[in-house]
Amino acid sequence: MTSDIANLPTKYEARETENAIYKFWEDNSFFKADNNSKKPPYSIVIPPPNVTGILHMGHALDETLQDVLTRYHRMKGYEALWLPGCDHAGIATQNVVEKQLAKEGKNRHELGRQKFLEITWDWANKHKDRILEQCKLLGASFDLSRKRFTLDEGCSKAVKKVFVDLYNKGLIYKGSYIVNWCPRCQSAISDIETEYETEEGNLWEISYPLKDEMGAIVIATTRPETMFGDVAVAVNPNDFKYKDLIGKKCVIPLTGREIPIIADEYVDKSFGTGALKITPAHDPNDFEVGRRHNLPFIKVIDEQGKMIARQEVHPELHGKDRYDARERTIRMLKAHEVLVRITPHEHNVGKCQRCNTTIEPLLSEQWFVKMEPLAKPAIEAVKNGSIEFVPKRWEKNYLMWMENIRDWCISRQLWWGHQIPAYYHKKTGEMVVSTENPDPENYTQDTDVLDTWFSSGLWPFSTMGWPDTDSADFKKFYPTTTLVTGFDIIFFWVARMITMGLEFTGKPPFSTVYIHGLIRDENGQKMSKSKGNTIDPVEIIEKYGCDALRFTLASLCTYGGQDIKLSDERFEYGRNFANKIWNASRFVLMNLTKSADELNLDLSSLSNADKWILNELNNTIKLVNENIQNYRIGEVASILYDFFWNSYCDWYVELSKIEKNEAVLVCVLDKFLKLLHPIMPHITEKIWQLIPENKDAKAIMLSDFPEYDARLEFKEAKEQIEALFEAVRSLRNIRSEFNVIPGAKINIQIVGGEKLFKGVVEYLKRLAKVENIEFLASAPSDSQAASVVVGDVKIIVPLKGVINVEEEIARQNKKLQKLEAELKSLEGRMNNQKFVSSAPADVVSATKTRIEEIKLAAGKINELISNFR
RNA sequence: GGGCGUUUAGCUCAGUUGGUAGAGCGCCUCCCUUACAAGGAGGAUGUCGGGAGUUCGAGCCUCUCAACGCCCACCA
Repeated sequence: MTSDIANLPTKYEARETENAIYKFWEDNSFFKADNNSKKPPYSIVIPPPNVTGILHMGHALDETLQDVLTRYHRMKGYEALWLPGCDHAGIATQNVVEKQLAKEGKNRHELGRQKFLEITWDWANKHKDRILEQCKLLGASFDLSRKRFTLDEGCSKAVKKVFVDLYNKGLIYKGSYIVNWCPRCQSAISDIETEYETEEGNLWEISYPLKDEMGAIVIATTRPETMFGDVAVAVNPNDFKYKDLIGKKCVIPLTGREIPIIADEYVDKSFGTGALKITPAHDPNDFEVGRRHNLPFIKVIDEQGKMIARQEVHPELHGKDRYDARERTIRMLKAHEVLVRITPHEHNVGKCQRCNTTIEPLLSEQWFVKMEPLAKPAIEAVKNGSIEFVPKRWEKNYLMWMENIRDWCISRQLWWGHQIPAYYHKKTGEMVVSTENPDPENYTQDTDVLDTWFSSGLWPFSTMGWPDTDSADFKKFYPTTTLVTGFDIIFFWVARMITMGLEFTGKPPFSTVYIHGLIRDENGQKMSKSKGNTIDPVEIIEKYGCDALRFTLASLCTYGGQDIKLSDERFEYGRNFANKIWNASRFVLMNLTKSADELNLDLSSLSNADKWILNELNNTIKLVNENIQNYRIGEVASILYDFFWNSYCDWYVELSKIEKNEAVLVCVLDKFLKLLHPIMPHITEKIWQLIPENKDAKAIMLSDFPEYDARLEFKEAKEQIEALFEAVRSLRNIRSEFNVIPGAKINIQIVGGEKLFKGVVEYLKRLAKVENIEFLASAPSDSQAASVVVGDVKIIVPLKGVINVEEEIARQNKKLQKLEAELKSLEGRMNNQKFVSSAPADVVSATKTRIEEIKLAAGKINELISNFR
């Protein structure tokens, strides 16, 4: 055994280990959750990645955090389920398949719905597993036996039931409204799928002549081509400029159609000319005005973004694209001398989130979910704490959106998705909303499909067997525990899951929403393929290892959930740590002399060094548990890094080279590996299995997570060992500053420190390269020596011929000055009556203690200095 | 227009109830010391964005100003 370990490479081969370890877990079905278990449940559902997607850094972060939580709770004794799956991604997938068809010179309309769906299903089936396979490279301990797809049978059943129930409750309705229409996707999209971009445009002022009298009213618009759909000109009722015109009529230039001049509070007197043309079929605000005033809706732009050939539209524009039509309209207006003024104007233009095409607000028949009644309990659940956001600030964001919620347009004019379960009688047109077609002979199904987010909104329960509420998974694992995601989909996804979960299961779908930051490039830019600034997690894994990737990402997760700026080199941090763990473990394990059953920890025979490291370990255990439970994953990473590197390797392993307690050495390593396992699962599994005591155990991932143990608090030993470290550091500093040859030994005199240092003489000798130690009661005078004060102990290093007296005095003075500055400030504090009376007692006493310490040390330094004189 | 975030060492960032600052990288000096050069030892570096206030005491709380970033709203 030990010889095997000695033969292990000094450079940790991450990929080799990781592949083997992952296979080991998978082959043993360790990720499979048991819905029959007596253990308390802990469950997470994955934010289903798009079926079109390939793994990016955002996923890597998201999945890492979910895996950390899952593994932690599994070790803590929970029945842990992390449920994986994919989203059918309506528009994204259809776009991909259509592009592919276009290459072959085909389009979906030629193929027909049936054939197109077959092709798309083939494509989806081929790609569905790709991203989850990639997640395996991340070490994901999700339960693939429960893998789901938003378009699978179970999810589809849930979707139909939810739709029909909401319809029957009057919470889904169909109607003609202004929607965001994407002329490229050929579909309506929801408000939150519309992103606004600032564009340089113009404000065109156009003169609309009054009817039957002299004069005109000048309106301002950014979209002159929509003038053919105007049904009124509106002014503010309190605008004295236009007071006399209200109720009169004016004439649309170029076509001569007469429209009324109306008054509406919506109009801003100070903007443009204060007169606004009303085009209810092509502007959401005008739509509202139109409804208020019972105006007709005249649609002049079609679903392709082209001008409709109808009598209201000037014949020259029939069939012209909206932008071409704008140019032509302007030319005609100029020719007719009704274009009064053109002012450059910056304004926001809505773009399709998927394809960045400028959306066209369009009057169209769509399905909507009435959100307000659904939002109410969803607001309440967050306000009363049944659902908690981490960090807390996102609650405000969520609440503000929910409190101003607008109805959700859920129909999409696509083919890929859940077809809306509404059926129309072929002859009468009568509509039936039902999970099944009432009579396929005579009824045809609505051709629209549902917004992708409609099905992902059901994800936490549709994946658990719902609507079968007796299903074992639903009973055991719903509601889920934690939801982990980025803030960018709080509205799209989190809010919808909460509303739907509460409405259909009566329970919040999860109790905590853990929101992490977004991954950005080193300049803080969003990573995107088009910018070419992406870092591919698969490449990073190949280069640095999966555990290195995970550890680096985890360490960058701050409590505030800040965005994470990444560059390739940052992963060296995790890789170096993995390598350090590897080598320290190798060293410890290959030098074991005892057999497994001799390695039991005996608390009655511990040296101070042993007590010190156990004390540090115990403290680390406490901090790790606390921090992980508070979602402070970055803190956990740095606590473990610090403990292992600085306490265990730099000190305890070094001490063990002088005198070792193999049981402690191994016990601490074993516990540390468990603490780290959730973040770095592979290397910890690998090494843990090399520990002789664990040879019959199954796996670290199934072991118990370490718990704080009051028996391992050793305050005195800690003080003594830390004094040793302080002395060693000081002696090394002296060696370095006085250029003592690295290999040369020094002699030292310790004054008044027998009690503190007698027991650690060997350590002192080895760690500071000391030949002889002489314990003295008082310091010898006028020695040519460098010295240091540790607590109330003086350590003197005679350096005849090496020492420059002036330099040493200067060195000591510098230390003295530092102490005196601190002393002055502390004494100032103590002399302040208000501080003494109002500061907490422990702060006051700590200040007193510190003052005594400083005085003591300063006194010793002064003695040292006077020895030179 | 409303909301949120950021501003701390040369760089990237930590810093949980207020008790006078930390890490990694980089930098300087030295070292292949019986695990690790992806390493070891030692070292330098900060009026914590500006200003005001509360407090015995402020990187942290309040106000204000500035710069940058994000989200929501969408005045044509």
